[in-house]
Order: sequence, then structure tokens, then C-alpha cells
Amino acid sequence: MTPLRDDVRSRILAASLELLNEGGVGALSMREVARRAGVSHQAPYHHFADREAILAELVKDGFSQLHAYEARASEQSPPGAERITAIGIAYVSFALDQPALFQLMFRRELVELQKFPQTEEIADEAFNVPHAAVAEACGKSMDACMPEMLACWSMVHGLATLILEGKLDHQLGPGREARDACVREVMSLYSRQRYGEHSKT
Amino acid sequence: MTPLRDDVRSRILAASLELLNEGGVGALSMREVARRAGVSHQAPYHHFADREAILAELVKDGFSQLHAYEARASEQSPPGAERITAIGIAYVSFALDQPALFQLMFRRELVELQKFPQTEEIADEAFNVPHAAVAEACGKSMDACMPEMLACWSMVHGLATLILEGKLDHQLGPGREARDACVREVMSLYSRQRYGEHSKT
DNA sequence: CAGGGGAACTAGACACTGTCAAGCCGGAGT
DNA sequence: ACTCCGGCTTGACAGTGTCTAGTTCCCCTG
Repeated sequence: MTPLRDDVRSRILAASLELLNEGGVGALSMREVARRAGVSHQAPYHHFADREAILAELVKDGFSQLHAYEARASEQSPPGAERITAIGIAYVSFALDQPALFQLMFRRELVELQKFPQTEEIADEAFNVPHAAVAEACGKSMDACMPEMLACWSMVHGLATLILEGKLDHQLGPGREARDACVREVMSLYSRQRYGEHSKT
Repeated sequence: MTPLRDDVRSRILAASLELLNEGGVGALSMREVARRAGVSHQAPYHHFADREAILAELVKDGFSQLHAYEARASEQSPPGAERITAIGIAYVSFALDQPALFQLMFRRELVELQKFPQTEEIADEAFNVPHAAVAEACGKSMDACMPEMLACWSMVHGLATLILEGKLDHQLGPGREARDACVREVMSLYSRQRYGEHSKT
């Protein structure tokens, strides 16, 4: 009942997220987190088993954010190619909005999802949104359209990764608009040609 | 002239690669490298400015290996969809053969390519192989087919990344054959539908 | 109203890391 | 013969994650 009860815990998570966004995963050290939260360097271990458990908590929130991005895109677009494009753009937009968090979510060396069933479950929910959209566009069952789904997911995830790791800086400019335009172009190029034309853009 | 002259340097690189392959990037610490090379913990700094410089050297070799994988695939297949498929499979094969090295090559926080022009140049060579293949299949210039190239590269890179990070363990089995089969399927699904049918597989 | 118990938190220590600073040492150049 | 210098070693420092041992304080029971 007392909001003070979990005060330290939430301050720790807040400080973690702050550090993550400021300097990436490398800047997120347990001791610095504790320092920012104004507690001793050992206090975090009373709320989390180890560093990985804290990261898993951030990752959980990350996947639920990703799910929200995708769900909104899915609802606001008609089924078929256009919906796939929209979800793909949402996926990359999330990655660009939360680069450090996105990287954290896909680093097994930092957090092994299998150890955190709650986090894994939310991750699966996020993966289901594009999967369902692809199945609908293909007119196949979720299982039957696995290759299509993998192709789609891979492309979107690869695009996000390459942009974040700066591998496309040479091709694209540094600005956010150029990146968004590129994502839109690649996505619509992909899904239009695969799932049929759509009028958008 | 004396082969002993660079003995320490090459032993350091060998030890680095060994550690990288044994336990990933996290296991590669300067002190452990020095220990394995049989020198003091400061010796590496007489041959490399810092940790990043050692990693850059490994990355350089990684990109030249990747280039070799791609070049061989390109030569052994006819231009068009089939060549793109082959190069894509080669790309992912490299990633699966050298997982730790592949990850290292695409982590800007670990090695910023711009700081190492030699490494960057070899990386560009590696990226040019698929780029040329896509341009040929499209019948456009290298510049004009940038979106197609990005779509292709993103998909292949994303597939490699997702497999390595274990995100497809649930969909695929753990075995290498299942992965190879999946890669083949996704790749040919992609390039066949985009660049026309080909008889293979 | 004691008093016991346990949770939240602190403090100290350990082994480890990357890197700076100083010293040793042997061979090359003048 | 003497100096210089690059390759290497040793020592130190601040920083890390985490184990262990206290300390403090609130709640629950008798």
C-alpha cells in the first residue's frame, strides 16, 4: 500500500533507464545506478538477483513498448501489404527512438530471455503482431507462413540494426528524416512487390 | 626481416582470436590476452594503442573472410536471382561459422570503423559484392539500385543477427542443418519473387 | 508493552578489468 | 664507448560485479 515501499526499486529502474539512454549499455554499471538512486552500491541486489535481472526488467518494458508501436500501426492501417509496411516502419521507428533499449533487447549475452519467462512472454506478444499481419496477407495459417514471416522480420530487424550500428551512415545522411524516408522506401518496395500494390505513398 | 620481431604481436592477435572464439567478446580482456600470449599485461599496448585497436585488427580479418565467402559464392553462380541467393547464403554462413567475430564486426561501441581506414576499406569491399550482384539483377546502376540493395542486405543481415541472438531458436531447431535450410528457403523466397524464377532447389 | 524475526539497507573486502607512469635492458648509431 | 630508444616489465590507480558480514528498523506475536 505504501508507495514508499517500492520507492528504491523504482528509483533503481529509473536510474538504470537514464544511464542506458545517456551512454548505452556500457554506461550502465550497477554502482553508478546505485549512486544515482542515492543508495549504497549493494542496495540494488536486494531487489534484483544480479545485473542481468535489472536489464531483463528494462527489456520487458522495451518489448511492451515495441508491442504498442506495432499494435497502433496495425490498427491504423488496412490488412495486407499496407499493414505490413506500417508495422515494419513502426518496428524501425521504435529502434530509432530507443536505440540503447533496442540493442539491449536483442543481446543474448546481456539478458538471456529464457531465464525471465515474464519478459519472454511479452516479447512473444510483440512478435505475434507482424506474424499475424503476414499470415493475413498471405492467406495462410500462422505456421504455414513462417518463411514469409521470417523474411519480413529479418529485413526489418536488419534494417534497424544496420542503421543503429552506423553501417548506413555512408549511404544515408545522419538525419532522422533521411532514415525514415529510407525505411519507408525499403519497406514499401518489399511488401508491395510481395503482397501486391497499394495506393499509399 | 627477423620473424621474431613481430612474434609478440602475432601471438597477441592469435590469443585474442582464440579468446573471442571461446567465450565471445566479453571473454576477450587485454590481461587475459597478455597472459595467453605469455607476456606482461602491458606488452599489448606497445603494439596496439588500446583494446579497440586490437579488435579492429580482428575485424579487418573478419571482413576479408566475409569478402572471400561472398566472392566465392558470386563466382560459382550465374548472375541474377540465383547469384543473389548464393551471396546471401554465404553471408549468413559466415555469420554462423564465426559468430563472435561477426558480432564484433557490427558493434560500433566496440570498434568504430571510421577510426581505422584500412579496416573500413576492406569492409566496403565486402559490401560491394552483394551490391554489384543486386545492380546486375536489377539492370540498374549501383547508385540507382540502392533501395533494392538495402532491402537485400537488411534481410540477410537481420536473419544472421536473429539466428545468432537466439531469437529463432523457438521457430527453428538448434541444429545447423535446420538453420541452413531456413536460410536457403528465406533467401530463395526473397530473390526469386523479386528478380524472377530460377530453377535451383 | 516487551521482544523476536526478518526485510531493507550499508559497509568492507575480493578478484578482476583497462590504462597511466616509471623503470629495466639490450642493440644500433655516432 | 656512450647515448638513445623501442620493446618489455612492474607497480599503481580507479573502476567494476558480487560475496559476506553487519546494522537499522518495522511488524507481528505473546
